[in-house]
Amino acid sequence: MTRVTADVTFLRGYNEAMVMAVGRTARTFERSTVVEATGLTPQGVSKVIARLTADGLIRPAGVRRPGIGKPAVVYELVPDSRYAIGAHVARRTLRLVLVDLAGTVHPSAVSPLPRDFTPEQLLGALSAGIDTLAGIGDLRGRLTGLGIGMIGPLDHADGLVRDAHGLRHWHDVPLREIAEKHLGLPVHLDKDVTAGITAEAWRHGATFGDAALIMVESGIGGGFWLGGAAHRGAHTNAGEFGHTVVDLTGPRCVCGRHGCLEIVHHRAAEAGDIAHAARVLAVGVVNLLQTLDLAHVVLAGADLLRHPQTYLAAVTEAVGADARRADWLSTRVALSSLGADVIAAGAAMQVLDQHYGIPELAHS
Amino acid sequence: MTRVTADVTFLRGYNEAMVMAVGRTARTFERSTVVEATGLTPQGVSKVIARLTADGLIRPAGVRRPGIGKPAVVYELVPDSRYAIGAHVARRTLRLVLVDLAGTVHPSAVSPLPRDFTPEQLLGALSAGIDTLAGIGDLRGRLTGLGIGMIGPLDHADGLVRDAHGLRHWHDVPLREIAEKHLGLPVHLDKDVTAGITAEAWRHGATFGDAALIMVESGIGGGFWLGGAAHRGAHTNAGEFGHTVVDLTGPRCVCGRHGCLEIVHHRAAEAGDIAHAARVLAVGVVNLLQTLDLAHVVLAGADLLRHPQTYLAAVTEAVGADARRADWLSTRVALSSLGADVIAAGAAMQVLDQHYGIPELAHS
DNA sequence: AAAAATTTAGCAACAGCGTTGCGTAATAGG
DNA sequence: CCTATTACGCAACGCTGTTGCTAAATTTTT
Repeated sequence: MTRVTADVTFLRGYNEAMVMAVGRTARTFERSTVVEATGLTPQGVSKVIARLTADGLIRPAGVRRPGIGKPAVVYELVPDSRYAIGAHVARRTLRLVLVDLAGTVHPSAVSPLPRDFTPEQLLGALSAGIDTLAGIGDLRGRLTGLGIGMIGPLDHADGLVRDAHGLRHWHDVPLREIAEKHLGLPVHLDKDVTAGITAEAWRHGATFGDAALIMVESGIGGGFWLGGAAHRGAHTNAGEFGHTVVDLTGPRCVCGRHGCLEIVHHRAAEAGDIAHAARVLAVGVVNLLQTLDLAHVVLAGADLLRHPQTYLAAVTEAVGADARRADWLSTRVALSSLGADVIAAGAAMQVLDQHYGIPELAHS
Repeated sequence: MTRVTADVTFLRGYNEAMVMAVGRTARTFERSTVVEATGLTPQGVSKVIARLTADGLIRPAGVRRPGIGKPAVVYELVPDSRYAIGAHVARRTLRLVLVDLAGTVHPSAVSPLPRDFTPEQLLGALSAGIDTLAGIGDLRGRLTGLGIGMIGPLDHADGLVRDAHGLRHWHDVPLREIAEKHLGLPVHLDKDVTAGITAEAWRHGATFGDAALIMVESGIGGGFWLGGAAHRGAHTNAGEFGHTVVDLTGPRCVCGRHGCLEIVHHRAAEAGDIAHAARVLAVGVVNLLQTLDLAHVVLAGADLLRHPQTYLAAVTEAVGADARRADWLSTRVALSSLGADVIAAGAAMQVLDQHYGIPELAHS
């Protein structure tokens, strides 16, 4: 959450969020862990821990006897103290997941959406799905909100779907507003790829470096985590990575330019040469590394995950083979640890992040 | 400045920096301006202004009578209260500028560097140049430090030049450390392009959105300003934008890949077809916009500035002609307002920013 | 078995920040 | 003159994390 004013209440939220991030990353932690991670004094950490314990967000979970001296109290998050629901709205399917405060993703539910579904139809599907999920353990009181990860273009700040690609009925729909009214829950709207990279970052905690999520699924998109936050760009339109030109003399793309990564990749995949398609994608990934210098690259998307090892091998090789990459310039390439749930899970985590994540002060 | 601990003293620096940013952007300001910009209470702003005035960083500059009521006191930065020196180290030249607290760039001095200059030779040139600049008005006491913008690869955090491209004698040189010792000044080391984009951002203030500086000068590089801060990447190696592939079947580049933006552009420029070269660059710029969704693109670099209008026209047209760009997706393209001084000036501003800029809390 | 050493934890007083309450100064208009 | 209006600051306050010091729990030493 971006704010401008820096008064003392900001410190409270910031330091509490730091402790929560430690708990999420490490499962269990103790006072000394937090002291090291935050630089606060032990007494200061005690106060923060006392507040979080009183709120029911963390709890003692035994003691640790490191040898001599009084044993240290070990704490853990209370996973079932808060939940959020995440939705991945694709062209033909709606995927819903339940995510708890610890970042655990509970079994997902996929339901079909009608071709060219309307906002009303989506709201109906969301409403039914949420009732089912929230009914499991009577979570209503502990439900923080709903996160929606969706194809763009859209405006994250205003909660507005501008013109969802390939869907009629979705021009300038104020989805966040109407969904909040319809569902009675706080709603967070973001691009699918941005939600996806948030999932990876949220689970890795504050030590997660600059990263990208590469998603191949009816198009190629990229979600970015830069400088400790999701990068959405000036108009929430970052990530149209598939429409970067990699072949000046290549075939014409639907976007009007020639030789976009997406069309070149698509032609290769269409011809059945997945290995070649994967190498094309890898060229695009290395382009990203040259431009942004990333520490992590995460691969995801239904089309990619049909041939996970082919893509993983091609990208890993291209990243490693780049002659300019010295030993100090390391990048880890991996498949999404959450598989097909990554978008929905990330959308849910963004909601939790608004409440229990590290607050941001003013920037651009 | 990145820090982790959030104690009350953080608020002090943050709010003071907010006021300084207002003063830098607006030249003159009053209490109500700051109240609006920061969300602080009027009384809170009074306290901040009192502290800054006592430090000599700002001063009253008259009153404004808006009609009825007590006149408001108008404040301004005291430009000559603090200075920083910026250095742009290129392959054959050293450019030095003096920048004051208000961001005004004072006349620059360019001196040649020997072919394949050594660290010692650079230190000598820096030392001589700084003595000349600092002697102008006996600035020694008000000199905040020296910023160095240099070709990479280098490590910004450690102040280490890893392997400056095209320069022997520059493998793993701890330039910041030895320069601080030699010159007796705090030194800040960064990639040239990153320093350049900082200059643009520093002058525009907090409202400056996501932006890139495209630099064409013995190679093509990019500096990025994302989310209110310079983006350096995981290893200070972001910006190798010239080595992104735009033509899969293109000529082999020095980096080993085929069809890099840099080699394709270079071939066109070499053939004398600047217009074509500019269009190639424009393709790369649009690639960036698709990926990062930028609000500003700034063009700079000696080779580019030899044909400023050709490049400006080509990039502006390519950005505007992209069929996918709707009316809400606006990007401003401009030539660097600081011309050839942009790198050196930005390096100096980074030093001022460390002391009087908005502090950052923990991130990646 | 008792004393010393070591580590963890918390109470109480404190310093520093912005906020709140309220009084004061300076101007224009009637 | 008096009043309305706007700008501004002193003093008290609430909230943060910090500092100083004491207590508790455990292992090691005597």
